[in-house]
Amino acid sequence: MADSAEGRPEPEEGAAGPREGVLHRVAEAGRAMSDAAVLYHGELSSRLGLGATDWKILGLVQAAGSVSAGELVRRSGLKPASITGVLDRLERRGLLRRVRDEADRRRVLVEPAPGLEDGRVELFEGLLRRLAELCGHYTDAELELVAGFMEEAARRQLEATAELQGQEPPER
Amino acid sequence: MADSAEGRPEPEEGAAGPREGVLHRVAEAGRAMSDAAVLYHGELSSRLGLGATDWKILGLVQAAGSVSAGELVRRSGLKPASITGVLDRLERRGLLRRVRDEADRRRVLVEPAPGLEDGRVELFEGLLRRLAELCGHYTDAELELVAGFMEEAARRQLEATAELQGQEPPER
DNA sequence: CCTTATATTTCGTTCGAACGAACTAAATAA
DNA sequence: TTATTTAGTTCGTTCGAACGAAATATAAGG
Repeated sequence: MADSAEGRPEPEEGAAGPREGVLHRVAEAGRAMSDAAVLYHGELSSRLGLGATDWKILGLVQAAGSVSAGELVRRSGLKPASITGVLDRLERRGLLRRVRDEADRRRVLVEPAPGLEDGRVELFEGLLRRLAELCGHYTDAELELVAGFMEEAARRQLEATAELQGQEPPER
Repeated sequence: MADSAEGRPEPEEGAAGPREGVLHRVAEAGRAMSDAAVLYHGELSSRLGLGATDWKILGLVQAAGSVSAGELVRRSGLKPASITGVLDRLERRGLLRRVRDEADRRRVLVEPAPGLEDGRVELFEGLLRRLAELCGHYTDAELELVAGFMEEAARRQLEATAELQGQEPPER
């Protein structure tokens, strides 16, 4: 890792040195990726005929691999009755399945439907192909660097999300 | 640019060589960023009390700077009556304003409310601070590389989105 | 001027998501 | 065993977003 920004010699105030330029470029690129991701996810979900909530829950299930319905209630902020509805819709479309928890038969475990466990649908194919092609233009070392940055950026964005959730809602 | 993936010597099939490893890592990082972005946007919009549609239209308006209502109808796929509703809600919350087009007084131009024209709200502060700190760990050259990759990735994701939109919806 | 086309809004309706309350089933405590 | 708590579902209601049709206002053509 390079030294921290604080220790770096500052170009004269106001004038945009190379550092300011590149920081701005990274910020813009991040925003562009973010917007693109939101649009892409939106298109994917509408293509599956899923509302935003259903899509979100499906994401939670896929991330977890196997979760109880109650856990989804906790993580999503929805009420139990609503989760039941979401799961009904997703199950009806064959995107996940409910399994009785044999250890505690009150519980219902939810899992991605067979075939969607890991990656997602073949709808991703178009994006994955394009990104693979992009990677072809970079060396392993360069990709390591890029991946490291993106991993950290994602982690921090989740942090920022949690921070937002933690604050009390402004006013309604 | 490095040579394309096709020309690269393949490690024996099945065994994950360093190339496979790093490609996988990039893919995972991309997915992590994507998910984080979706969650962050979701939290931001719910924090502003906006539905997904309102948030999307607001994004279109901010991207365009100034658009007519009809143009939003075209770009969003919503019906005119719905756009009117969206704009009512956004305007009531002070996030944008309607201005009569003096050149053609049938039209209504929509603009981001003063103070939200460029970047977005101060809600972004937490995220921006974290990302700036992250950038502090990298040199200018490294950040140029990262930014270039992310710009291209975003462009390709938009392409993939357009491709999805172009295809006929599967079945309903 | 009068007709027709375009841009947006108004109104009333429809549809689905989220909810509270009541209910069933299973685990746990007494 | 019986009582109590926990997990999830069912049912009926509410609320808002998206819509079609009709209304309004402005522009453009004959």
